[in-house]
Amino acid sequence: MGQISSSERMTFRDVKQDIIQRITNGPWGPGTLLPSEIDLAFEFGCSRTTMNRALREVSEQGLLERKRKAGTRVREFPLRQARFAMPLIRTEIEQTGATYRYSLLQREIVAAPSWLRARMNLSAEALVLHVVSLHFANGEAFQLENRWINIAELPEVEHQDFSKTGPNEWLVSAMPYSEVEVSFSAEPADALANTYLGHKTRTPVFCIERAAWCQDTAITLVRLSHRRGYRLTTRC
Amino acid sequence: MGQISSSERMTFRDVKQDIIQRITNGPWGPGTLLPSEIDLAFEFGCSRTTMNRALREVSEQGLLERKRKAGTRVREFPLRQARFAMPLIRTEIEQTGATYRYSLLQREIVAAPSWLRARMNLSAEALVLHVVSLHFANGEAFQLENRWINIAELPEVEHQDFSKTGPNEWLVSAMPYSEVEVSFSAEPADALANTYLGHKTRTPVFCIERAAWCQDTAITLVRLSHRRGYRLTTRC
DNA sequence: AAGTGGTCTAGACCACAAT
DNA sequence: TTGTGGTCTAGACCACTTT
Repeated sequence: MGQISSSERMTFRDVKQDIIQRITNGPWGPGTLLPSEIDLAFEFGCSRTTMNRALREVSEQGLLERKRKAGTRVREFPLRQARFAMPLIRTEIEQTGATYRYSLLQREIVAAPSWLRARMNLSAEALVLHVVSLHFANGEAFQLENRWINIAELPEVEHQDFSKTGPNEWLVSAMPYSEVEVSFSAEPADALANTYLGHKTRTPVFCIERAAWCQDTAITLVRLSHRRGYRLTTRC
Repeated sequence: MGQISSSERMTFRDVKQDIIQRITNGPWGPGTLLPSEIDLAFEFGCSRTTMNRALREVSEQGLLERKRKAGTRVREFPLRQARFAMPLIRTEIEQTGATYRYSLLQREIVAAPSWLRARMNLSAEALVLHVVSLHFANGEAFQLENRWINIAELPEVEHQDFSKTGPNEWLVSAMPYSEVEVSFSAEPADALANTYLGHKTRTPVFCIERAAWCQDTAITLVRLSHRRGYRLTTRC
């Protein structure tokens, strides 16, 4: 079956892998009710603690559904999920072997326009720091960063000129850290993207929008527009 | 500090939350070297096992970096990561309260064109089942599914006509399950998208491409084109 | 009421990496 | 060599849900 044949100890990784095998190639089809942790631990020759960890992780991976008393069941349809690492743009560019360069395009303190007030949940008189900058890979424009920062929440930001490094690198250390909301979408290139990314009008642009929230109001909202052909890829 | 004041037992969740607090608001700034698990367990009044789980999870969340002997350190820049759940399209639509409808547009067995052979790593004579279908939400086209299935790997697929339900629902149970590769991108609307999603030419389309691999060859490749305005959102 | 998973504990050994 | 995290164990109590 899947048990150890030698005297080697069974690790939770071995158990996990065996369980996944049984679910995907083996006898445990969709909907199957698994034996209890105790029985499985006995069968695998490991402790219940180890079996628990294996089952918990397979469950987090989306293949199993666990409920007290009801037991552990193979999901009818595995939960599919994708995880993306989103490093600092500088790291992302340098990891491809390219040279990174940063350039500040615009920096201004303005009253938040109404669409932004709605989006960030700001009061009517709120002031924001608006920063537009560009990230290059090997001298070519790679990502356009369009950012708004809530000055009321982060007053120190006024003293940052962002001429040498982007707001991102400063923010990660200055932000009280909180809930982050991310969304991906395909948008037509706007005026800024046309100008700085060299897009033609209405070229599809891959956009990442990220908002960091502290309680009810956003600290910062950023819209990242990418050059033509950009894709986010991951393996599961 | 962060200890329990009453006689209540400390759970790993409490410990975890306290640790996150110390990192984000508290004394443990970027780069800080934490005390060892044993010392922390003593301070928090819990076992080392509990402390280990708390630290492990905070570490998986991207805030800490752990190395044997070197200890546990607060990352200079927290690893940002986003997790997306990607349910079956039917589930996704029904969860918004809308009515789901499926429609088959095209089903044909063809020799794989060269770009597809390259993309799926197929041999020159490979046959694929090409299925195009449409998923509706409340009667409106929501997602166009353009799928190729490697017949050599999944011969039974020939007997499926996919007239009532999409290939996806059949595949999740028939596939030997394996590594999945997902990518997101923004693409100009192609002819199919124009026709069935009602896009104008060159409308930006949010595309998800997903390939399931078994060893070296792909079992299936699918390209999902979404209606205008679609966005993928998540919280961290 | 009873059975399942969720978690905590104390103790142990090991693997890795810094010294 | 040594200190750290990685993991296993046996036993225990508890929380949730189904019966």
